[in-house]
Amino acid sequence: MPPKKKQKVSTDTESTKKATKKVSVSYSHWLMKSEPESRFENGVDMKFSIEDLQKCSNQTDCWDGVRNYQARNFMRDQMKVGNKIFFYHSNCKVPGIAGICQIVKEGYPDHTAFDKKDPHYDKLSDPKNPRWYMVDVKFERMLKRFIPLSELKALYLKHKQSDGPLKNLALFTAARLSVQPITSEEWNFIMELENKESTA
DNA sequence: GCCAACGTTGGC
DNA sequence: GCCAACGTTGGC
Repeated sequence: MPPKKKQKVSTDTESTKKATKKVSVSYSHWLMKSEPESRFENGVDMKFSIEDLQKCSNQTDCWDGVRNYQARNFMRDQMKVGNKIFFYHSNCKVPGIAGICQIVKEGYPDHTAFDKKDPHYDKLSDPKNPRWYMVDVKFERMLKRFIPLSELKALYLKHKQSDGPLKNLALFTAARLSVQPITSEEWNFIMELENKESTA
């Protein structure tokens, strides 16, 4: 179970309140970022591609290592079994959406936060009062074609002008979040892209 | 490798 | 509770 995104620890104060207070629409679609190319953090390789997920036992793995409150809150409070997820490849030669997976286990404590040897260890996370949560995700399928960030970016810019479905895509409006909500409208639009020729 | 954007921290 | 300094993300 390789660690996922690099997200540094911070203290649990304002951000938690801010992030949990906001009761918003509930989502059933998500985008999760992972790095498909090797990058070492405290001597541990962060690489975890969709192919790596496919190779996992039962094609399922825990999404550990997220250390951002907004992302944690989505995993702890909002992600439900059966929700669909875009598996996004980030920090690599060609970033973009590679495939689809789904939630098979809802939020539970991220044990890597308790492990001193883990690169995402957080001494402030107490097993009796865990600070960080994760979900389990299962591979569903690859997209018929990889949808590159460049194509999504071009559409996002176009839609901002034309009031189109991707005008608020979190990939650009909350670019640094590693676990992002996707509206049904966004999901459906992107799902249709895989049947079309690339425009980027 | 650079660096803009933005989240977090900590002094006040 | 403001906000400048700092650190990180992640595309380029």
